[in-house]
Amino acid sequence: MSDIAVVLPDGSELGVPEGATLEDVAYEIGPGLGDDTVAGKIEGELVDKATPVSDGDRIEIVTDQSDEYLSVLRHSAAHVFAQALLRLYDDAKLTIGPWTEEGFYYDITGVDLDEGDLREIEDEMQEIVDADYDIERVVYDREDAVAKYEDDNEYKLDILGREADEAEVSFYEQAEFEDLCQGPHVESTGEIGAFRLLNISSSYWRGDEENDTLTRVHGTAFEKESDLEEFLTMREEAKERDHRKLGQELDLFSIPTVTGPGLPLYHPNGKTILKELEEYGESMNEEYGYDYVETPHLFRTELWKQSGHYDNYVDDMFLLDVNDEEYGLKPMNCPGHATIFEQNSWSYRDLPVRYAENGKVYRKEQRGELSGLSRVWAFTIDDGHLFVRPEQIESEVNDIMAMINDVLETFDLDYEVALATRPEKSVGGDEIWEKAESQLESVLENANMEYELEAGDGAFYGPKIDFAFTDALGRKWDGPTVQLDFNMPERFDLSYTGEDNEDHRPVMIHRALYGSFERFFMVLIEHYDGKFPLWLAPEQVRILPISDDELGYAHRLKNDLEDAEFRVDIEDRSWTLGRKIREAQDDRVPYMLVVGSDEAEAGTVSVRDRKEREQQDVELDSFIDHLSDERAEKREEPDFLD
RNA sequence: GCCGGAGUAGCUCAGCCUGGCAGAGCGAAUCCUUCGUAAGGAUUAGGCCGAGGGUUCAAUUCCCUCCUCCGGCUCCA
Repeated sequence: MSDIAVVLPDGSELGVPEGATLEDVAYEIGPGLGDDTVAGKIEGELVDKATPVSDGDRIEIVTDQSDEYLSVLRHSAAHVFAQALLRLYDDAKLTIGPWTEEGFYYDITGVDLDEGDLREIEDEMQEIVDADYDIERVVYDREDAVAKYEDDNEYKLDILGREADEAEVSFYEQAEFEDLCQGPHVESTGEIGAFRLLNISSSYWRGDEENDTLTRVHGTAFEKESDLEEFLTMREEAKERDHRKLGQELDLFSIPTVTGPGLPLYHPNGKTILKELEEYGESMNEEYGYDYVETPHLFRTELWKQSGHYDNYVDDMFLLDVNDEEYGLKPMNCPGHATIFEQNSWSYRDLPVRYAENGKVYRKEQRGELSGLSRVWAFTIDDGHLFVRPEQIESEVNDIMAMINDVLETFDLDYEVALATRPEKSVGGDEIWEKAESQLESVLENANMEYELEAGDGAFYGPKIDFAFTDALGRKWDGPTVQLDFNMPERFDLSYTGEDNEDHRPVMIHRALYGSFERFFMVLIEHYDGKFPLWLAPEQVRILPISDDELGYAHRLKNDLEDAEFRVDIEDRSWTLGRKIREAQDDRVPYMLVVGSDEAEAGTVSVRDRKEREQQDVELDSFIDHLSDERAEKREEPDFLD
């Protein structure tokens, strides 16, 4: 007597009685599965196994073998933390404690914790885990739940007033501890194999700075100790690779206090890498028919009023008063480029017109956001603006996507694509927006690209396709972008003469391959751990003479390498060879050439790479030939000694 | 911008709680050593103790304000 049906992950339907829970469904599939059920998913959302299913729901059963099990376990770890906290601190008050991608956090208040306290709480948590308390879901009437919190926890009451607004609400209980919670949770505290409290920071109730400040304790948990160890090692690795640390060690850039916040200085090593990135972008722009233009950093605010930036962006702009007139540092390059376009009259035959500029822009980000090169006040966009006829949109966007694909492949970065649509604050009419959004959508469809929809994430002047890539540590970053813009051409009254001898409005496409050089550089530093591919390495070869007797030979080698346009230095300090190698290794120089009396006599070099491999009696010519190929092909690792 | 933590030599950090001559390691300079695949030795220099104000006989140390950085929140390329 099945009266409803649910859809299983394989697409098949299963009939179950009305009112059946996920656990019932699992038992229906098989008793073994029923016994193993920890939680479930309804329409992709992780919920408790006691949740009733509705007709037509797409459901999934979560067991301790599922990927989602870890989230459930971490959610329970958050409860164990809360229980330990309440045991140790009478005044502690709980708010919310969800799982996250990396672990869990619990926002609390009424206590003042420092790192040392975390170790104590961990000890108490361990006792709770060792005691292996059963975790039970208990359903209360709403009034009873309200009564529990009425006296002392306005946050839980707020939750009861908003999200948990049904007649019955669920609590999870373990020993003396109970917490209003939707779940799901594991069955007993003993299932939490390994956990660690990571840091203390702060947050606001419901993420709103108008609300109370809460203390947020981050932690993580795993089934096995070894998984925790691996996680902590990765965290250490990320810390070791921090671009702010490497930037200093490798002498790439600095952001001294005296120059102001978020205003980085690039040292010769850093600029060398940026220059290679610029040249690579330029070669690509050349290939795809872009013309370089250049615009100043400062414009009358008249321009920003015309473009709409003044209305939409003025809070983030640096404004200055010059002879009683208001000027603004440019937050974007597009108005300048649109103005250049405006200076000529154009035929339909001239389009597409493609302008490129590595343009420095200035955005007054919130002070607390600034961080190394990842968030700065001054950054450079490898900007491109295309002025195209409407029927050229698709092929131009396709070309740009091909360029972006090339760039990301060069750095061995996988990526995902998202379509970002009209934001709340925007310029232009509904019709224009709908047209732009559907055009981008059809370009993606026609190119057979998989993409996600990011509603409301577009630029204020048009929708965009964003490319999010993943670095070597598995972290996701925003980078390249293509934006379709029917608005800026209106605002600047841009036109071209068509075949029909009438004026027509061009469409503007904004695009960036790297996004910002600063952010992309930062990601590369961490992605490569400072071990840049040969083509990017600030110092590509270091010559290590064994004694001063070989200095003359070393200089001849250096000249030959420099003739082939390599960046070469000689280590001429009076150090032992071991010391010279150590320093070169620390500086992550791809290749070291060790030269002693043997090499000087034979006219050869001894090659060592930063992967700690070596080979003697190498002819310089064959080394240079190899390096030239390695550089030209932008290969990732030194491979002469492969 | 908001909450919390921190700013001492070029770098990493000790000293601060309990006020009384500013410390170490690394790096740098000089000298010795001329070395065969991840740290040779000695000597010397180097400081507005983030900035300003206050308390005190005396402030790197205690108090206040500001600046900058770090971890988060919110925002974003």
